[in-house]
Parts: sequence; structure tokens; C-alpha cells
Amino acid sequence: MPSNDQAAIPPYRPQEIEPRWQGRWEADALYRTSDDDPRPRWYMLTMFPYTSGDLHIGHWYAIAPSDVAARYQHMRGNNVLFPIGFDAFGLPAENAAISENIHPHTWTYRNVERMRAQLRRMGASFDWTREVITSDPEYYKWTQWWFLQLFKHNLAYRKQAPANWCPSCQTVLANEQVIRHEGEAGRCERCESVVETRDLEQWFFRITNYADELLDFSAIDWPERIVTMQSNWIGRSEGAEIHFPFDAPVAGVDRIRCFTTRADTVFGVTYLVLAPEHPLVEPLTAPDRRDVVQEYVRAARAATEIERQSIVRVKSGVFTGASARHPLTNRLLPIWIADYVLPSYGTGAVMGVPAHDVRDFAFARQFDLPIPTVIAPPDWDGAPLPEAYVGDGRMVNSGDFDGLSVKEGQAAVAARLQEMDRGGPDVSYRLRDWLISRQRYWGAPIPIIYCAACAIVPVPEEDLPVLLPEDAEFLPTGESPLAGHPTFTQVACPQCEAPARRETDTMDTFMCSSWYMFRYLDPHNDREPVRRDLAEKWLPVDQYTGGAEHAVMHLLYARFFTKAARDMGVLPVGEPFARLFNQGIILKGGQKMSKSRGNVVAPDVWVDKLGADAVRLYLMFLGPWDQGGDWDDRNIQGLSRWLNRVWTLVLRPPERAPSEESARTIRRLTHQMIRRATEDVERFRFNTMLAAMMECTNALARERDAGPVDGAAWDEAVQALILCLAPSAPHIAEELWQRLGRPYSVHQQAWPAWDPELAASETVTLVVQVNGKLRDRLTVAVGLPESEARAAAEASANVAAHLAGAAVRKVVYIPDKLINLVVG
RNA sequence: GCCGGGAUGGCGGAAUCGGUAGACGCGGCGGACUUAAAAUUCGCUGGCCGCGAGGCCGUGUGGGUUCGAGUCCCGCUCCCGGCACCA
Repeated sequence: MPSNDQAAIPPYRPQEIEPRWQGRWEADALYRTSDDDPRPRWYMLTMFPYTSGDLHIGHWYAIAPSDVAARYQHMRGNNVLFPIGFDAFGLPAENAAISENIHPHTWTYRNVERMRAQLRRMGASFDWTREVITSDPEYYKWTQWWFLQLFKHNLAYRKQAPANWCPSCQTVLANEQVIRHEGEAGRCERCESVVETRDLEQWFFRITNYADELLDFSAIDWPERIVTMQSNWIGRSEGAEIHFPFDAPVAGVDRIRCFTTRADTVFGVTYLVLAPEHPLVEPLTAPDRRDVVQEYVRAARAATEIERQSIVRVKSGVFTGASARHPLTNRLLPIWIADYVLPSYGTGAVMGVPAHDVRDFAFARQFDLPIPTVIAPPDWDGAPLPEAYVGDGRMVNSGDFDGLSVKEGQAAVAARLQEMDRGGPDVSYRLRDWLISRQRYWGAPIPIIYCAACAIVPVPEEDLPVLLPEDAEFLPTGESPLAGHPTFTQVACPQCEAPARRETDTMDTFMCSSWYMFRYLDPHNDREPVRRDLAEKWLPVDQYTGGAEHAVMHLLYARFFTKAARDMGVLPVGEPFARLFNQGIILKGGQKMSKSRGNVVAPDVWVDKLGADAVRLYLMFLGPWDQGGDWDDRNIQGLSRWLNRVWTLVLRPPERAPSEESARTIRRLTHQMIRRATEDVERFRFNTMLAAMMECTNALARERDAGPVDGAAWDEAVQALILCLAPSAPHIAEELWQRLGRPYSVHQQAWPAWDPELAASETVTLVVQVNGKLRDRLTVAVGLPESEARAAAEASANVAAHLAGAAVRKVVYIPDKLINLVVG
């Protein structure tokens, strides 16, 4: 085209049009969701961000495609709810408070302000009227209410438990704050001191009550990966409990209970092992063994569980001097203690079967304990085993169980023990109860009062919220920060009115995020967490998106909360999220972005340079969303260029002339594009969706440059392109839609439908092969009969050359695809 | 060690009910426009051979099934993620 045409259309200036449309949409409340809208509901949710400071490119990568999906559902005629909020309690605010000498509240709400503004620049279709901030009293009042409900239903309990204690920071650390990776395992992430264990009274939730139900994923459509991770985390093991009696009761107990998945090996037991923390260790230990046992226990307790699990697997342990009887042979079995037995799994006691367990084998070797074989490997010659044999085989040296397979033996032994009242079938889980106490300031206070007379008293619901005092001293002092507050702890017992003391721990922030998806439905309700009819209308969330790093934390806790709430009659559903999609991680130069690496991509810089639309598109285009990808400064140019081409395509009118042929071609391009874009957006394949639209743009430009186009078909094409682009690049789509004189807003138009007939091609490329090798490509009519296809193929000079006169033995014909002539 | 996921041009990635490998984009090369550059735009761009028509090779690696394999089966190598003394 002549260059002076270019002067005729205004340049594409995202910096000018994006803020203008954002202002207009907000003024018009375009994205406000009504609860009374009769259209089908669609609850689209993206994991709310933590108030960490600036919105980084990872937030954009998580949120922008989610916004595209929400906008698409809206265009499909659904009443879409797409809310946003902030996960605002937590340790980073306290750390910032300490290092920057600023109050956590100030720090957090300043970040909320900044992040709101940055989110608005993205042009996302959030309904801001439903925003929740978990550190608002209006919100955490109900977090505390949830605690009280769980307490009332016996799903919350208090017990003494070991916690990670940093002697330098003078505070308890969450497991996540203890370095786990090899070399530095068991150290504080802030000061690198060796973390100790301290016993503290802690609050727990009985998530283990729901272990089996949490293993049932049949009602939800989640990525296989997350399902597997949750299943492994819950770790259901079927086996048996086996009781080993004492000759005389010890501390009122007459037996040691062990859990095993290998009841079939019970005749191979040569010793028992207790975890050093096991309550029977003290009463069992013989007087002459006391010193050595106490020293071992002390050393074991000095290490954290994390440390114990990460040290090299050298077996250590000491003999207690006590013994128990074998339940089936009555043999005396020495009782040891060893730190390879974990106090928190099973019963904290293990039967040692050296021949058929690699850990027991190592232990027996270390301490010279007998290693009798009781499962015969195939072709076993009766010789001692060189290593633990854990495979299948027949039971031997096992009395009347000899000859049974491993599987048969497990059932038979468990049944026999049950008859004898010495145990029986049992199930064990890796999942532990959820420890929610935090000895920290910046969290929701646990609504509990301790009274000398009435013991543990829940705060009455009408007294909620228990406000977090603003004037607490939160610097690390070795005590829970609220404990040092002059008035917070002092309270009258709600039952007897005697002076009592408040609980001073706060709740794990994962509690706040376990129910936020319900609060969006009714964010300002001051009488209940969510109105029942709204929960019935909107739940479960139709589509949830977020990172896979929350697989066994947030996503598991949220499922637990929902099931508990259903059983308490609070919610009508047992699963919070019907569908889940995990986006991947965005990298820079193949590495995670971090301030210390100096490779953090700031979205604002790119919005200034190329516009939010280009940034959104690039994030969608750089690869499949679930695989993540690497940010490359150069590649984003391609998306910006494409937007410029779309801009020009729409605004520079082509030469028009009615034409059947041109109309057919343009409509075919259009409807093929709509079909591909629709199928791809449905599957969250945003990269190929955009590729389809780019191809259409390029093809339309070629049509235009080739001569006059059919005006009606052209207008349809351009409008369809804008509509398909609208969810992905909402600003330029709105601008072009307006410039075409179409009615505001493009975002309230219907997603275009494709007509299969218009999308269909009249001709196809038929691939011609000889013996499976490509020899020619023919353009033929759709649905060509085989005889004609064969004739056409054989007429090809190159095909004839390769046939070389040989007889065709077989013809493979896939209509509209390929014909393969097999010779020889 | 166990459980997932993956390996395709110079780069990011397309294509999996087995049927044209490399769509789309980046980068590169060449042309147009420009005093020049940038921007824009057009063409080419897996390797080797060939003037050309065309041929041979090619989806981590070694086998196999098939008229036909990136795709299915068996064996290996490497990379990423999760779990890790769970009895």
C-alpha cells in the first residue's frame, strides 16, 4: 500500500487508550456481579496474592490468563463471578516490620494500595466491590468464628507438642522457615542458627478425621499431579496393629502396640524399637540402663524431626534392658529405642524384622541381632540373606502359616491376632493433624480464654472479633508477642467471670485462606460468614487456578474446611473447587526470579513501554500455561507487533468489491479462526489460541493486499477477530470496537459462533506416498472417492517414477488426508 | 530410593483416535522505504547433496510393531518437580 495511507490512521498508543478504558469500565461498573442475574453462574477464581509489596510478573502470569478465562465465560452468556482480595496476615509483614522499623499493619496496607493500583493496570475484570483483606477485623472475625465452630465440633484440640525453636531469634519457627535442603538442614532461614525443639501447648485441627474422605477425588476434576501429591501426602497404609505383651504390666500398660504393613513377617521379629519420645521409654528402662538411655533420648530430642529425617541413614539406638513377648511364639524380644522410629507415625513403636526390612536389617547388623528368614525368595537355598528381602515369596519358619504368600499371610496373621486379642487389621496415615498455633503477632488471635476454674473456654461468638491490638511489642523477645501486651491478656472468664487469661498465639495464615472463596460471596455480612442461599447459588467454585506449590497445604486445608463445614451444616457442598488448573512457573534466564539474583522482571516497566495488552498476550503466548516458561525481553516485541498489525488491519479500509469467491475465502478464514480460538480457550491453550488469531490476521492482510475484498465478509471477519481478541487484550479490542462504530462495550458482546460449513474447506491437500514415503502433494476436492484419488496419484510424474512400473500391492487411503501406494 | 512430568530447528514452542514434522512468534539473511538509522513492510530460513526437477538424513538413545512412528511397545541416558528412615 502507498505509504501516505499510513498517515491516515492514528497510531496505536496503548499508554493512552488503556487508562482511558480502565477508567470508563470502572465508572460504568462493568464488572460488577449481581447475585440476581438469571443467567447460568460461573465462579472463576484465581488464588489471591500475598501482600508482599510489588506485583511481580509471576502474579501477572497467574492472574492475566485467569482473567481471559473469566471474560470468555462472560461472553459465553454466563453470570461470571471473578473476585480478588489479599492474603494479608503472616510472617513477612513482621519481618519487614522488624527490618524496616515500620508497623506490620502499615506495611501491609501500604502494599495493598500499591498492588491494587498495579492490578488495575492489568485491566482485569475483577469485581472490586467484593474485595477481602484477611487482616481486616471484618474478615478475621469470621476466621475466629470458624475456629470456634471447629472447637465446638471437637475438630480443634490443644496438646503439648514439639515446635521448632530458634535460640538466636528467640522465637518459634514454622516448618517452612527451617532450611530443609542438604547441608544446611535444620537451620533457621534468617540467622542460620541450629534450630532446637521445644515443647509447647499448641492448637491442632483434626484433619486426620477426614483422611479417607480427602482421598476421594471422584467429585472433582483436578490435575492428576495434584491428586497424586495429595494422595501421597495423606499416605494411607493398610496393615495391622500387633501387640507385644509384657510379663508384668509397666506403668499400668500390659503391652507394646506396633503398626506394620507386613504382618506376614511377624515370625521374623527379633526385637522391638520405640521412638525416643515414646511414653513407655521412661517406665520400661532398667535401672542399669538409665544413664545411657537418658543420654540417647536427650540427644535425639535436641535434633528436630526435620534434622532426624535428613541426616545420613546410619542407624543408632540403645537397649532399654526391658523385653516383651512375641504374641505368637512367646519368645522374649529385647526392647530398644532408636531415632529411626518416628514418634508421630503409627504407634511410635516398630517391630524389628531384619530379614525383610532394609532399615531393620541395617539396625540388626549394627547391633548384632539375629536375622531369621521368614519369607523365602524364589530359589532360596536356606542360606542367610545378604540383604533385606522385601519382595514376594512364601512364608517359612512361621509355624502353621508356612507356605502362604505375602498377601495371604498378611490377612491370615491379622485375623489370628484379632482372635487372640493381640491386635488386628489397621490402617495408618502419614497425614498429621494440622498445627495452627503461631507464636507471632501478625495473625488472627485464637479466640480462647483460659480460666483457672473453667479451664479452656471459647470466646462467645457475640464477643468476636478478638481484636489484634495495634500497640503490641512484636520484636522477638522469646515470648508470644501478645503475651507481653499490658491489657490484651486480661479478661473475665465468660463462664464464671473470674479473672482469666487470653490465648496469646495467633492462627496459621493458611486458616485465613481456607475459606476466603466463601467470603467473596457475601464479603460484608456481619452476622454470618456467608449467607446460605448465596453459598447454594455459587458453590463450588467452577474453575480455580493457581500454583502447584499449594498442593498439600492450601488446597488440602481448603478441602478439609469445606468437608467440616458441610458436616457442621454451614455449607451445602463437600468440595470447594470443582475444577483446578495449575499454571507453571515463569523464569528469567532459566532461573527463578529473585531480588538477590537481580533477574526480576517488573511488569510496570513493560506496561509503560508496550502496554498491558502486549504483556498479557506475551505471557499467554510464551508456552502452554501449565508448563510455565522463560521470560525473554525480545519475544514480547512479537506480540506488540501483532497488535499493531491488527490495529492497521481494522482501521485501514481495504478496497471493496462484492465477490462470491472472496467472501467464501474470508469466511472460511474467519470461521476456522473462531473454531480454533474457542477450542483452545476452553482447554486453556492460550498460546495456540493466539497463534490461530495471528494466522487469521496474516491471511486477511494477504487477501486485502491481493485485491478488492468482499465488503460484508470483510466486516464480519474484522469483528470476529476483535471479539476473539477481547478477553485476551481487552483495551485494544474495546478501542477498535468503538472506532468501528460498534456499540459499547465489546466485553458485553457474545463470543462469536463458528459455522462448520463456512469453516470447511472445499479442497484439501492430499498427501501421496509410495511405500510410506512422501512423493507428492495434490490439491483435490473434499471427499474424493478412492478410485479418483488413486488415478490422480498415479498420474503424478514423481509418483510414477517411484513406482517404476511395479504393481501396486496395496492402497491405504485416508480420505482428505493421504493415499499410500504400497509396491514390492 | 519412590512417585509424577519432560527431551522436537539458532531460540520459545506447534503437530499425539499413528497419516504433510517444525504452525505461530523470536532471532538471522536478503529486498523495499529512508541522506542514514530506527520503525514499518515483503521474501527466504532444519541439515546435507543437486543448476534444477528432486533426493537422502532428521523429533535424547538402542531395539520392535506397522503400508506409515515425534506419536504405540520394550530397554537405556539426561533434565525438571514432589516425597523421602512413614515401619
